[in-house]
Amino acid sequence: MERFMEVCLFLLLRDGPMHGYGLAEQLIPFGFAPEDLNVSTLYRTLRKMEHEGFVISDWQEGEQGPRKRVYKITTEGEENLEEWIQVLQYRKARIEKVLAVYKEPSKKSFSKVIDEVAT
Amino acid sequence: MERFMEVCLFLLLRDGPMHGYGLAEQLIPFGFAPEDLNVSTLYRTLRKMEHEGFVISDWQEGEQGPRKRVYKITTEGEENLEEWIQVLQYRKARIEKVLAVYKEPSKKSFSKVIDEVAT
DNA sequence: TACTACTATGTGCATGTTGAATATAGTAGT
DNA sequence: ACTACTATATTCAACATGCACATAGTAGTA
Repeated sequence: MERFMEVCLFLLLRDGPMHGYGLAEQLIPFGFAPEDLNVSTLYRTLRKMEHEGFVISDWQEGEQGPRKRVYKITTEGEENLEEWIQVLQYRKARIEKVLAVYKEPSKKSFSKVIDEVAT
Repeated sequence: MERFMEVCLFLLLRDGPMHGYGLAEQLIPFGFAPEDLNVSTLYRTLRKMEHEGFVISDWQEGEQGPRKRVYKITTEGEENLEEWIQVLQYRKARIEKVLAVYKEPSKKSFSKVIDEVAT
């Protein structure tokens, strides 16, 4: 699932600014339960997204606890999300193709089956 | 699409033995048109699959042209394919989750929209 | 004969993505 | 003091993939 988390982060940030730790919670319904979430990947991905101009961040201090880096999606980020959606639709189609062929009866020829039984 | 070609190869070999170059042609309907197929990855993957015991190979000579290494799926390989199908079903579900949320109307709160308009 | 195209299999190196472990630091409760 | 929770980030290693290149047989053709 190459860069799947990235798409989920774009999707979550589309609904409003959020900091990394908060995004971690919101990622759960996308298959990133705490035991399946690598927080290193999460923070690293957010930094990369900002470096590419798809999000911008600001430090939010004053609240209790450590300071939060709050990310906000940019126009370029929103465009990038739409490209990612196309990619996901293509991936889905390819997976469905495999699942469909898997469920088909085997196309193994009769002669090949005979060969197999003979061994 | 982490190791997607591997699953396609299992699926094709389920229908009978085949050599790498022949598998390349059969991969086309799975999104591996010649310009999208990396033959290095193809041959490398087949060698790895044999090393793991999921396929076995024999050299087929006598025909015209260079000799062919013909791969045949093993019982372990067939079992591995079934595990891969489970993985693909899970991947498909996660992708569908993202696509569904994407199509939902934005959950951005009214107050956040006001903030945005104010800037 | 030399050249080109197609068939056929592989290796070496570089890049990109991810996971595990670790570091740092603030706050709250016992 | 200690523990737990919140919060962000780096380093190193492993894994997957792409690109370039090497090798070799056969067939057609100029």
